[in-house]
Amino acid sequence: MLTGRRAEILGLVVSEYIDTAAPVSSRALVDRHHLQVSTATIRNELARLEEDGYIAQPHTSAGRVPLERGYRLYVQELMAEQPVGTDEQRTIAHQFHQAPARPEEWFSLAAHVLASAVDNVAVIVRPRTQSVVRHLQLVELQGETVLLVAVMDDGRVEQRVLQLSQAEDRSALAERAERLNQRIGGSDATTVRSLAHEEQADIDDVRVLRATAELIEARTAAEAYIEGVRSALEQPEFSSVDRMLEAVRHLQAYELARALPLPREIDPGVTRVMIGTENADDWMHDWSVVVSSFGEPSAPAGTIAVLGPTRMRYGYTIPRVRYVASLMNRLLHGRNR
Amino acid sequence: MLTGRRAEILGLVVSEYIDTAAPVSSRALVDRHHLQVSTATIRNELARLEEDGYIAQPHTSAGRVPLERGYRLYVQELMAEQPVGTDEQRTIAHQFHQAPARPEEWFSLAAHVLASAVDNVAVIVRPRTQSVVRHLQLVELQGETVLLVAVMDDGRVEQRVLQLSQAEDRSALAERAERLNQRIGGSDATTVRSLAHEEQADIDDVRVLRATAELIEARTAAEAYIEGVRSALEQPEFSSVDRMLEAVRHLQAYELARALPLPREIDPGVTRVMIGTENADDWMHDWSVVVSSFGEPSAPAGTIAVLGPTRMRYGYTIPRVRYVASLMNRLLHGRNR
DNA sequence: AGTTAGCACTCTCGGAGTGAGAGTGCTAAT
DNA sequence: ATTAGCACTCTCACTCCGAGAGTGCTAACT
Repeated sequence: MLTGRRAEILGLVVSEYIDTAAPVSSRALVDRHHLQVSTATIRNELARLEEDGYIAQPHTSAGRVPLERGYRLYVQELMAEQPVGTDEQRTIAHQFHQAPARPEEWFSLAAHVLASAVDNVAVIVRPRTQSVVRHLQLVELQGETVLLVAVMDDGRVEQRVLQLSQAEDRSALAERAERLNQRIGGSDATTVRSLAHEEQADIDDVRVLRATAELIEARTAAEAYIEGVRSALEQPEFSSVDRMLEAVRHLQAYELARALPLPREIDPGVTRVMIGTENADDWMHDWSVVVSSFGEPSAPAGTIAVLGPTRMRYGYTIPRVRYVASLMNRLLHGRNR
Repeated sequence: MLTGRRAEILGLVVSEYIDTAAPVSSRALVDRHHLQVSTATIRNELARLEEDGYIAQPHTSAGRVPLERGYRLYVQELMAEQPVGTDEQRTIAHQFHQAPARPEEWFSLAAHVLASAVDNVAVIVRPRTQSVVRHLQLVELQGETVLLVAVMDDGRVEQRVLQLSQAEDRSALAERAERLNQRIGGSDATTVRSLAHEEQADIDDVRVLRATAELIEARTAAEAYIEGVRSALEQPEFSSVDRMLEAVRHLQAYELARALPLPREIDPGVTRVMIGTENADDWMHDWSVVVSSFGEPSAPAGTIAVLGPTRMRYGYTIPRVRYVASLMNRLLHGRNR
């Protein structure tokens, strides 16, 4: 284990590097933190830290840069969290209170708020929900063309245009919808589909049921909301065109949805940090992720995460991810049940 | 006006530059197009074209680069359009036939298809629609909390959670909805709002009507679907970090929605090209836009555009924008009415 | 023991200098 | 009107070099 002073110095190196994005020299440490020892002493300690794999030099005459192992220890033991102050809480919560009426927009809003709070990429992934249908409705459009609207138990509303075998007026449609509602209220996609299969008499009932089953499954592909790509790209790690293109290439909804851990893999209330190669995907090996889940503990509804270079302000980011996750919880519970 | 040969040479310069992204020399023109005159002759013509402001030299010993005026003439008179071949039509149409059931996804699909067809940024803007409500529905959630779903005449479906003054069961809610439907079917936001204002007896009717009015107006902010940022950024004009950041900064939904022309400003079926400073916004002064509208001629539903550097393959891009716009038309008409 | 001053050593980074190459404009001849 | 020839200009890639930053090591000190 690390001795007190050595650990302290490692902490200083990491936080200094996070601040300045430049290799940290012994001189810089002594000067900026008014240490009571000489640079030579610091150099000795730095050499030891390097031997142990916490830090490294980009080249012989450069200062030290943290390695993954250094960041790891820093996050687990050394850093000080910077809690979300009252004012900041108010600012963030305020943006949430203007929450749009449509639930789909909550997510992009939350991602936006988080991204601008931490100046990095914020991602919210809402995975496939195994929902059941609560209610369906048929709206006449023109002739035999109708609009099928299905409301799910999780508040999702899906719609789709449908051709019936013959035109029906509004009341006939309402009747048909009500009849089907009696049969399928509370059913999942599989059940609805088997009902459609059994149905013999009414060809239009079959069509509506089939379409409903599809709507229940509509968002099987996880949806990801991404914000803050710009802020992240402004950081010095992307100061080469190649690095930047590489980042833009990977910061795509479908790719991130796959790369982030599933909500059920993260205990509720816990904020997990994954540094560099701790991330599964190769391209993320110089990214870090701060991730949390939201929703009910028994059935987590989604993942909320911040992505940034490994040189990330962990102590600043972590509390803010936690805070926004908690706001999401309140929003979903308060409004939805 | 330009003489035949001079115009021809300008055309060659522009298309050569579009291909290679490098200043075009007299030698290159003669060699690659087997011209029957010498480089000196070409140089004379180039000097004249430069005098007239069609082209310019980045520095004394460089070839020529088209100026805005050159691109303008090229697009209007000189270029050859590259029509969408049968195979390509099939490929594109095929992607459209897998059109998702939910109309909202049509737009991102179309943007995606277009972006990958032309290797540039594709944007679809769906502006505020002055819609009227066709139908509304109330779904019980829990106690006095209900979900209001409103279907608009343009196929939009909006929803919002609402608190009533007291709990009502399903049939009571259905009755209330049906009663209100009789009154507001076919009304726009203003009408619904004034009905809410007149209503005295039933506080919950007032609440539902107010909420409905808001839903009708819900998407006043134009929505933009953007795809292909990556492809655009890979072009040589963004080979400096600053340029790239600048681009990423501006390629945001809300900014583009504002910067592009409104659908009613573009005649249906017409594909307009805006080059460099012909675009209103400063940051777009070295971008070009190929833009078209879709929807019914009388009531255009949206704008579809491709953005790229002024050095854009106009002859290739224009027919493809036109084609995808026509597909959008077919999709909207065929399915929606 | 641990700490420190001093110093030689290494490596990067920016600027200056340079020659090759690309392309032009001009002139004089056809 | 066209063209060959040539002087001229400018860029670009390369090399060279010195200043500066930072280190590790050694020997002296507490």
